Amino acid sequence: MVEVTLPDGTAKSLDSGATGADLAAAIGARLAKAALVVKVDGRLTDLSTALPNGATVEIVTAASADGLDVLRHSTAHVLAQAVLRLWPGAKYAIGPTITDGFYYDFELPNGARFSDDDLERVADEMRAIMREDQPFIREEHTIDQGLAIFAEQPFKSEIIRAVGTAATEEDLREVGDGGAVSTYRNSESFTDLCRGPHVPSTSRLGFFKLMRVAGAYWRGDEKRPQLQRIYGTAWDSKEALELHLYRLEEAERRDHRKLGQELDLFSFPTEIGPGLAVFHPKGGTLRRLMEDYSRQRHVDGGYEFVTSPHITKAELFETSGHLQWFADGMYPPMELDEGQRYYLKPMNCPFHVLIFKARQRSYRELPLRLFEFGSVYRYEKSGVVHGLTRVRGMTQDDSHIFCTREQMNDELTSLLEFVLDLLREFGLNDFYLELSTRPPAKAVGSDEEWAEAEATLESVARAAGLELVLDEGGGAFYGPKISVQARDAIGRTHQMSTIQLDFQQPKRFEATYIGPDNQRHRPIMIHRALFGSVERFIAILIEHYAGALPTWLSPEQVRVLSVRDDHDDYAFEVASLLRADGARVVVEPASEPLGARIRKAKMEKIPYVLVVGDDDVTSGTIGINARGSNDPERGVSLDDFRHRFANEVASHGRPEE
RNA sequence: GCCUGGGUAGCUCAGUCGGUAGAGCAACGCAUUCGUAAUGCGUAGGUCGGGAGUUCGAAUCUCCCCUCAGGCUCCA
Repeated sequence: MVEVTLPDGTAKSLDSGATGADLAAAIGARLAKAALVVKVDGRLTDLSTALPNGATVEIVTAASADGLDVLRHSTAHVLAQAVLRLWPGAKYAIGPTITDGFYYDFELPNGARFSDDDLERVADEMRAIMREDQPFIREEHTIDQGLAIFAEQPFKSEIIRAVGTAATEEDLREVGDGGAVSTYRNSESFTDLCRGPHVPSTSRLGFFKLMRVAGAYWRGDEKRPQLQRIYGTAWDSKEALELHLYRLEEAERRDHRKLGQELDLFSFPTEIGPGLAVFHPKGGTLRRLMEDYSRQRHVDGGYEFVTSPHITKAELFETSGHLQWFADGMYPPMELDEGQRYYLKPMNCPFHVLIFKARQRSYRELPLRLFEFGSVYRYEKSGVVHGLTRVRGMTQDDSHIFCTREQMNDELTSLLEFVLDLLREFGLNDFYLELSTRPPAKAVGSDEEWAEAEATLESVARAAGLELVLDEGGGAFYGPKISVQARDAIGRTHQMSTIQLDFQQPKRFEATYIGPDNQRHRPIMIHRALFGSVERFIAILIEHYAGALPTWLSPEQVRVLSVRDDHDDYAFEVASLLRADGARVVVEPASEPLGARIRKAKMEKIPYVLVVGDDDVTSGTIGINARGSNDPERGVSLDDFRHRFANEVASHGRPEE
């Protein structure tokens, strides 16, 4: 007999040798059917494993995150089996789960590659394997046996050889640790190296979709062979799968590139070049509004406004160290004046250091906060540019704060407050912080300096009271950083502002100030971009709001429509009164049917459509059709609307709220 | 940079076997004067991403380049 404890605390006695499957059956038929794996003392295990006496055991179904993860991992195995059936001689590498799904990497014989059409064939083969109801049979081997089993499989062999020596997190996921390797056999012809656990049989799978093929470097190293990767998603029901696909479509509808086109905000003319955007009048208005607001807040926050040129001699970036680390990411230099090399600037900071150094500085001037909307150019690799979020030319709302070591903590604390407050004004409310520490390979500065900088940032971040995530080794070469991450309306997270602490640039540029002791001292420099880049921030706002921007940011806030053309004069009158209040208003006279003009305005996501007809002309009122509302208001007094509108603009609200 | 798939009118897309290009929307013109998501008719609009090649003939087949999308690598 074995006795186990269930999660609710009840004890259950079973025959000795009883498995997770037996336990599930003893609890109930429905559970037995839904069971995928068991959690024994917190460790996920196959249903077929005998339960140890005295264990705490939880039956895991697809209703839990663990269960779904197992389901996806098992589906990845089926994918591998299908590919090996269709491409005899294919080599298979790793097939982990990822958010909402899984992938598997392969090397096909004779350099063959997957095409999109192959996905359907592979999926059909997978369904066949699922119909065959193949069991997942766990087997354990010594390392030598493992190497023998996978003698023909170089990627598997490499993973096995790494066991106990240089195994990565990913390897362990595949094989487990402890000097032995485990495999899962589905049939005589297919065995995969895997730590498990797995669902009992392939028949338990089925609600999946292969999404796309992609190239992926073996072990993520671009110097190693590029494998063929297939991405898939898998769920426990048809409904869950369809809901997931629907969510993907929803995200597509919010895509800022699509909305930017539809709303006539910006474009990327091919004549200009990849990753280089032009903003159209409406997008330009949006930018102006954002920048104006930001400028005002910076004035209030005690910042000094500076500007710097777009190009500079190489020497500046040699001194800063950027050329040493990031020459690949910079546009190549132009040679001028007998071999003098000039670069487009990828960063604003060295310029701001030079402004600091332009004259002798006193401790009385610190903290000195320099701010600039600085345009920078970075030569991003051709495959990485992406809409407005990854561009080759962008404008950073960049500032550099020079302060003393003693001021550092307070300055960072108020800075973080400043940043979060401003982001909230743009409608982002759900934040967490990420602390990026010293990068392992490229970093300058002493261990002590890094330790102090990291400790300072960490204490400031903790004091902010937000969730804090560690990003080990993610810092810049000159210092660690805190980044503010924001969750958008559909739950995606975006890296927003970064705050970086830098002891190195002041040293490299030999920046000093005179302290109260009449001695020279080295200032600390804090780098900080709030929007990150204006372009990227616009992209995030567009996606967050699905194009329906808050009224204060809408390029066109109000459109006035006359019912008949003899109401046009009144429409223009209403518009000019609203304009006098500072509103951005367009009148569309009655040349088309009212319904058509309403529709057009709605599709342009204009916050307020005002309709004026006979009744309004006689009584000085308007009809209001607010964005997001299904029932238009009639006979509203113009003054009422002006107040309502002014309040909404001032509070940065939206008509939907 | 690498892998896969795209690029046809301003936008979204169709175009069979290689035979010289089409729709809807938008634009423009005329008519229509209308109370809350598409009024009707008409006109104009294309070196089919660019270049080379094969062919009597190329949007269509081949090669090179540009560019976009999804990944990988990278992101000061």
